[in-house]
Amino acid sequence: MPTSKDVARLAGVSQSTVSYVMSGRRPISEKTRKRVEAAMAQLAFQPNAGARALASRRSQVIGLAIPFVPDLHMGSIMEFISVIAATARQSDYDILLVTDDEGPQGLERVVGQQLVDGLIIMQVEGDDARVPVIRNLPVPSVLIGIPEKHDGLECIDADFELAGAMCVEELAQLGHESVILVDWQDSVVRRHVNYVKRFHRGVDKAAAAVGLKVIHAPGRTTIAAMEKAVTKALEQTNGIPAFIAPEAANQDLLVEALHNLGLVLGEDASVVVNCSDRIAERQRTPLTTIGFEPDEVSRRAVHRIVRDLTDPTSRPHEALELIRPVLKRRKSTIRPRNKR
Amino acid sequence: MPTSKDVARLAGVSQSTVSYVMSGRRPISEKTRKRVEAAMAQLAFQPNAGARALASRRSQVIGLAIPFVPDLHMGSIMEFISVIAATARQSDYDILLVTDDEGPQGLERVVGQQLVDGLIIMQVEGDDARVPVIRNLPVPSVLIGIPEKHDGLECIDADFELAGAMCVEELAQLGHESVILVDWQDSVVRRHVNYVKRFHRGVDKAAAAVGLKVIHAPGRTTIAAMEKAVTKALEQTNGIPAFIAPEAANQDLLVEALHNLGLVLGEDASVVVNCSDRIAERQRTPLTTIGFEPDEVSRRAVHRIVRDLTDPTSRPHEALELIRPVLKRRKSTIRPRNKR
DNA sequence: GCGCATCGTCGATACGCATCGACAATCCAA
DNA sequence: TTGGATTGTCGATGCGTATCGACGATGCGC
Repeated sequence: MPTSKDVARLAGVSQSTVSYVMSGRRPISEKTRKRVEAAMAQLAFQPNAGARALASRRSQVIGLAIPFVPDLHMGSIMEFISVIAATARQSDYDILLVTDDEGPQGLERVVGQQLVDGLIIMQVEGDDARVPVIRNLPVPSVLIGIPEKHDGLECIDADFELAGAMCVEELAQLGHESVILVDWQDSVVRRHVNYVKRFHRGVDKAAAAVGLKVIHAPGRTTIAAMEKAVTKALEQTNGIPAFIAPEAANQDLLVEALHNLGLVLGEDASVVVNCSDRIAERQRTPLTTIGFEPDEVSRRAVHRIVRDLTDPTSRPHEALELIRPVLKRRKSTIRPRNKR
Repeated sequence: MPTSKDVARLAGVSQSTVSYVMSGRRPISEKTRKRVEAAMAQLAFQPNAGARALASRRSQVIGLAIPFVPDLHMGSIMEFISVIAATARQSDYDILLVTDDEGPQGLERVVGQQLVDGLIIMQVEGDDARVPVIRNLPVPSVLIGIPEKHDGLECIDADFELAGAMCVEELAQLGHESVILVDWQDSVVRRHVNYVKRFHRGVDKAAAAVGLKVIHAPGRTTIAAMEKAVTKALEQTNGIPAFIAPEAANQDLLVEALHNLGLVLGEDASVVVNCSDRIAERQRTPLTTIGFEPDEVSRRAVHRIVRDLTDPTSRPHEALELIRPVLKRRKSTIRPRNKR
């Protein structure tokens, strides 16, 4: 592997000049720069990451703490990871994975070894064991999700409360007088993930504001169970029912359960679910969706950590950034009056 | 951050002794080692990764090339990634992500910068643009998936051919005289992913061997379409039908389609699908599954690359390692004779 | 035409660890 | 008792880059 010294020799300059060509931290004449760049290209030079990290005290690597997820919707996690990795590259950072089975000490390790310059913590829960750890770390972190105590922390998440409110307001505006909230799966609810609470709060507040009744249906993991739950909820409704299903893993179950019960979406029922546009559009009835914008959340998280790392004066600045959800009207909602 | 020099000073030894305590590459007296270890603990010393990489010329990091996946089953990809990262840690390696949007040059970059000591390439397709690149890389790679030309490469994958055969043999042994093969989604088939071919080959060979008829049903992405496809396939069958659905993303669609058509699994139809045990067991009828053992594939891939990195004499050794699938009999299959 | 600031480059050094050669101390066999 | 092997430790050096101080060259205002 060629080194910067080899490049320097070939270009007839000193090694430090090569370094300055790369970093741009000192002016270099056009002519010299061209020569150096030609030499680099000729040798296919790539700077050695270890040496660079040692000398500059920055690794250009961001640690990504990924959740341990038996029952979480794995597809969406994967989406976060890809987007985070791709976005990081655009700012010349790489992503190193930190899994949960090392425990919170995994974070201390990668930081202690100076493997990473900063951290992105995914799927932060209300009372997350990783939070006290990162508070004592000498590098910046950005959390995806919002812990109970988030003073002094940088958190990013979808605005679940607003999402809940948006769903309710949309349905209320159409003329529905009650909504059935199809909840997250028990395993998620039991974990006290706080976005569940936030979504509920948004729903409840908005419902109270517009005088709309909220019926809770538990999240289920099979179609049969979902049918049962839906049927039960329907007993408490009259007129055309309106459903809100914020958990992505529930979306297909709800849609199918309603179909099996003989309800045509957009005619006999209004439904707002959370799923990707691609999925929403290839349904029998294209679905009106509330999107939590995971890509946007991921991108913002990366931008934040990059800024922290690039511009040290920007830290420490507590900040809670909520990404506005997007409601996309398709064909699965209807004005109840229109149907007799 | 404390350095090994600080540790040495505190322990009253030289820095090189500290290094030898860590690596064990020279004998150190019990007494000295204890002192050094105490000093390390007291200072919470962690060796600097950059310095270590620079001096030792190995980063203890493995690059993981993850697929770009709009229509692939994202959940299973996530499973691979977690297991790979966790397994790597057990051998003291970390995982650095390499996404596809840098293209194959991303691989050249991380290797060129000596960020990684080796590579694991996920989701390798028959004719994969990354393959020619890694052939010219000066570090070992392990592929998950099998490209057309795999001479001199280390590949690991589930034994899809055997899986196909196992499904057919199981159903034949139960007494079925034909099977309906519910295919992967068009988008996957069109990509010429070669595990699809391998599975088909296994099915066809085994079917020929036992004189069993194979009916192909295309993979679909909605329940409605799946019902249609299944209905059409059923027209070519008589007696109790048997289904094989190797694509994880199809599993719930098939099950629901059959349910909607009024077929009770394990009574009116036999079904073998590919999905996780957890999912298989919480169905109306617990499903008989053919499992491709993604965890095992992941672990083997890590072990292989680690061995390549640890024991240089082991390379280069072409090797194609096929992981035996696991058929788990549950309640969704039935001897056709038993029902009238 | 002079002094001074700016530009462009170089040499030297530091970063923290691994490793090699050297060497003192200890042990065992002859 | 001596020679050689073995054990345990140290000092010195190198890994490849970033950065600082220095310095000659150039441009500018007066």
